[in-house]
Amino acid sequence: MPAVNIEIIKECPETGARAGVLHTPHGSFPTPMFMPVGTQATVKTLSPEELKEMGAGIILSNTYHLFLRPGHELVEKAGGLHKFMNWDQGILTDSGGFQVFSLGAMRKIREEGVEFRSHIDGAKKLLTPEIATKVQEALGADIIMAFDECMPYPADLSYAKNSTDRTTRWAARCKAAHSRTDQALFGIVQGGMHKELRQKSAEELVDMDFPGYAVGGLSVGEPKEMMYDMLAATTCHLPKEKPRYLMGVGTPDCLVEGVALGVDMFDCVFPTRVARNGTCMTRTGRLVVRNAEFADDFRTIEEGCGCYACKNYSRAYIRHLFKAEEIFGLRLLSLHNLYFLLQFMRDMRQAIIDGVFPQFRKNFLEGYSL
RNA sequence: GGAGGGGUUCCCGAGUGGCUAAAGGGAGCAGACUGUAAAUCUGCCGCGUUUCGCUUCGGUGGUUCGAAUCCACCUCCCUCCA
Repeated sequence: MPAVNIEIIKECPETGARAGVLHTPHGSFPTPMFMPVGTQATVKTLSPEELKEMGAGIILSNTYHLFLRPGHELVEKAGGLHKFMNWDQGILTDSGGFQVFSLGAMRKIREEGVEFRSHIDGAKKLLTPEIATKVQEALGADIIMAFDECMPYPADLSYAKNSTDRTTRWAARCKAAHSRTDQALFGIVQGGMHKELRQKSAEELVDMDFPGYAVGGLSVGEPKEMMYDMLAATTCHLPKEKPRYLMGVGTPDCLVEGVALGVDMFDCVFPTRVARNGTCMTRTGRLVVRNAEFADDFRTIEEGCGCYACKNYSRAYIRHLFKAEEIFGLRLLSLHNLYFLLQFMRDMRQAIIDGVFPQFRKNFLEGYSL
């Protein structure tokens, strides 16, 4: 039995949605699950206790960032990431593949790996499949990710093919370099917006027999319909008995569709970033609570929400905090947005278990505006 | 009473003859944000029928083809001397 495995409890007969439990060395959590992002070994503004209380069973952290600062050796010396950041539940570390994409001109991709220019001090750094794997072993997350290239959109067929094939070769190198048995290494399907490449990537990774599979390279600027299309063209080639993780997706509409296409795990900076910028998420859409229309709106962010912010504060107060640049405002909205998404996932899971997911999905999408 | 300095678009504050509806900052308003270089970034910010027109720089009058910018008087504020 691999260190991380999923137990499927119920599948939706009409869609690909599934409800389950994912087991890790640091506890189990229900799926589908949304994983809050804590890039630098902290989910910005929130404490582990607060995350636990809202039901986050696993959070994300980042290889590239921790590699640069404070350095994986230091985290290892601290006793590993769990201990270092005082989080005793699941952790997944991203490999740095996304930084290959987001650092743009500050990096150079070669077969060996990727040469980065540190965004902190400009120092030249090398990340290869082997290094990314070793760094992640030192960090000690429960789930670690293969080092991939998250290619830009659009990418023509020839670029996409080269990139995808290289990502597949890198995945094999990550697997060969990975030795810890108490953590699971997930492969990442790429392929750009080309279905045949998605299929090829998925099949080749499945042949390598990873304990879980991620779908990468989506939500990078393409239209949503295209993203759903690519996701569908990917999940259908993944084994049912293993966890599936859609990387970087996090708006409610995308989450329902992702779940409908058989995804078990998601992560996204969206809820926390947008929170710090004054926007809150609700079942019916977004609310830019920093805007003037809420100046004397003494209602709670979202009626019926059980989060700390909604139980105690008004839109007008939170708007005031934002206008006054008080950090408590960032915290309240981060708390709300994450609670909201986590609750949303619980509701979806319950709907799958109750056999009413298709109706749930339809109702939600009808009442939600982008 | 005397000497000097100053009054600029919501605020602070540049600008001393045309390139000025007027720098810059703040405030305000709006938008963006999807494996976090993000408590960030972008746009708007006199009025309108908005690639053009109109009205603004304490007030009035004047010089000039042309004035926020030069001159006169008035007015208000600040500093210093009696």
